[in-house]
Amino acid sequence: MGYKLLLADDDRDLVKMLSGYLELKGYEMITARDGLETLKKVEENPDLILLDINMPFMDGMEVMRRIREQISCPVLFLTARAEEEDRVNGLLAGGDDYILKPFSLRELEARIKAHLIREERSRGRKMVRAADELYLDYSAREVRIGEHVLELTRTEYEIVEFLSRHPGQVFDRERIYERVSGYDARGDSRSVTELIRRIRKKTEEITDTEYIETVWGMGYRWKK
Amino acid sequence: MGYKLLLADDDRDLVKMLSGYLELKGYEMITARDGLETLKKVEENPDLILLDINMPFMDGMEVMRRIREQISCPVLFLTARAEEEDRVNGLLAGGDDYILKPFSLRELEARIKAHLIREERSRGRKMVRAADELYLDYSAREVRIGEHVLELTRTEYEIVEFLSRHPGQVFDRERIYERVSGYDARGDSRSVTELIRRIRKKTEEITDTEYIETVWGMGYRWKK
DNA sequence: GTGGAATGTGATATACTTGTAAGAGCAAAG
DNA sequence: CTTTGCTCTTACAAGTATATCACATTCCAC
Repeated sequence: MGYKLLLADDDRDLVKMLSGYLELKGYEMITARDGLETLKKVEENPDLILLDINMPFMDGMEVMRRIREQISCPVLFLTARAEEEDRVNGLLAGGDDYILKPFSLRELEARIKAHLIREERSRGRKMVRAADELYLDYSAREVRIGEHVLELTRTEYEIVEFLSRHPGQVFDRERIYERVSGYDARGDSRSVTELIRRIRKKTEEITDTEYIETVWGMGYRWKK
Repeated sequence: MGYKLLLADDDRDLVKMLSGYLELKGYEMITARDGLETLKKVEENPDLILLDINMPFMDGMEVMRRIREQISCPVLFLTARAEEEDRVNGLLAGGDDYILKPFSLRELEARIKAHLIREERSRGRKMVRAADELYLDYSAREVRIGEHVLELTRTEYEIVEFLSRHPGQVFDRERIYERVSGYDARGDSRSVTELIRRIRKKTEEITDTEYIETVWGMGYRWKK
C-alpha cells in the first residue's frame, strides 16, 4: 500500500484493466505506452516497474538498460514470449522477474508484493509503531499490542493496515471496502461494520485502548 | 540459505540481476566490479565466490591466486570463453567449478548449493536447534526430533529448513514454492499444501508438537 | 528404458472466514 | 423526550481456503 508503480505497455486495454485493478488495490499508478514515454515517466521515481518487452519506438530491453542508468527499483518484465532464452536475456538485462502473458491478476499481485517486500527489507524496515502500544510488521502481516499477538484474519488485517497507514483520516465504509477486498468482491460495504466489530472484539481482550474510532454518519478513523 | 556469496563481475546488469535473484533465494550478497575490489571484499569472508575471468585492473586468474593465499572457500568461475584450454587453466588456478555464460539460473543455483553442501560437510557437522526438541543438521540435510531422525524428501527438507530459518514469519505458498523449487519450476504453489501435509504427517508419528502453523488466508509459519 | 520414489494434481471433505439480515441500542435533531 | 437514522450485536447462511486422499506424472538411479 502506498506504493507507486509504473506500468509500461502498448496494449491499451491491458493497461486500463491492470492499472484499474492495481489502483483498487491501493497502488498509485503511472502508465506509459511506449519506450520513450516510459523513460520520461521513470523520472517520477516509481517503487516498481512493470515493463512490456514489445513496445513501439524503443523496445523493453533497451528501455531496461536506460532505466538502470537512472534508478534502481525492481523491474518486472511482462511478455508473451515463452522461450527460455528470452527469459534469461530479460533477466540478464537487469530485470528482476519475468512474467508471461497471459498471467493471473492474483499471481501478478503476489509477485509485485514479493518484490516490494524484498526491496523494503533490504532497506531495513521492520516493525512499525501504529499507535500507542500497537505495532505492525508488514512483511509478517502481524499485529502486536505490547507482547500480545493479535490473531487477525486476512481482511481484518488489511483493514488495520490500511487505516493505520492513514491515521486520523476518516474513511467511509465504501472506501474501506474497496481497498481491502478484491476487484471481484462479492459482498457490499456493510460487511465492513462487521469486520471492524470483530477487530474491536479481539483488541478488547488485550487492552481497553480504542484504536478504531467511529465517526458518526461518516465512517471510521484510526485514532492516533 | 543464510550463506554469504561474493559475486565479482564487471557487467553491471549481470551483477544486479544475479544478486537480486540470489537474494530472493535467501543468500546474502556481496558484489565487486573489478579485481582489486574483489580482493578487498574477500576479507568479509564469503562462503563462496562467483568470479568473472575478464575484469578490469586484475583478471580473474590473478585474483584467484591471491584469494587462495587468504581463504579457502569454493570459487566458481563465470566466463563467456568456451575453450577447453581456459577451462583447464581455470581449474588449475584453484577454481572449483567453471560455468559458461550464458547459463541458466537454475543450473547456477544448483551448482552453488552443491558446493556449499560439500564444503559444509568437509568442515564437519553441526546441529542447530530449530524448535523445542527439533534439530537441523544443515550439512547432512537431516532433521531430528529428540533421538528420532525425520525421513524427509529433498523438497520437504527444504521447506523445513526455509521456514525454520525464519521462525514466526508468515510466508504464502507462492513464496515458499519460489524458495524451495527452481525459478522456472513446472508445477504451482498448490503443491506446497501437500508437501506440508506430508511433513506434518511424519512429525506426528514422533511427537504431538506442531511445528508448522497454518495462518488462514496468508500462508504458513514456523512456530517459535 | 524400467521401476520405485518423489512430486504434482484433482476431487472431495472440513474448517474457517466473510457476508447478510433483523432487531436492539444509541446519538443527533427537533 | 421522542423520532429518525445510523451503528452495534447476534445468529446464521454463504463463500472460500485448507486438509486430506487417491491417483497421475515426473524424476532419478539402475
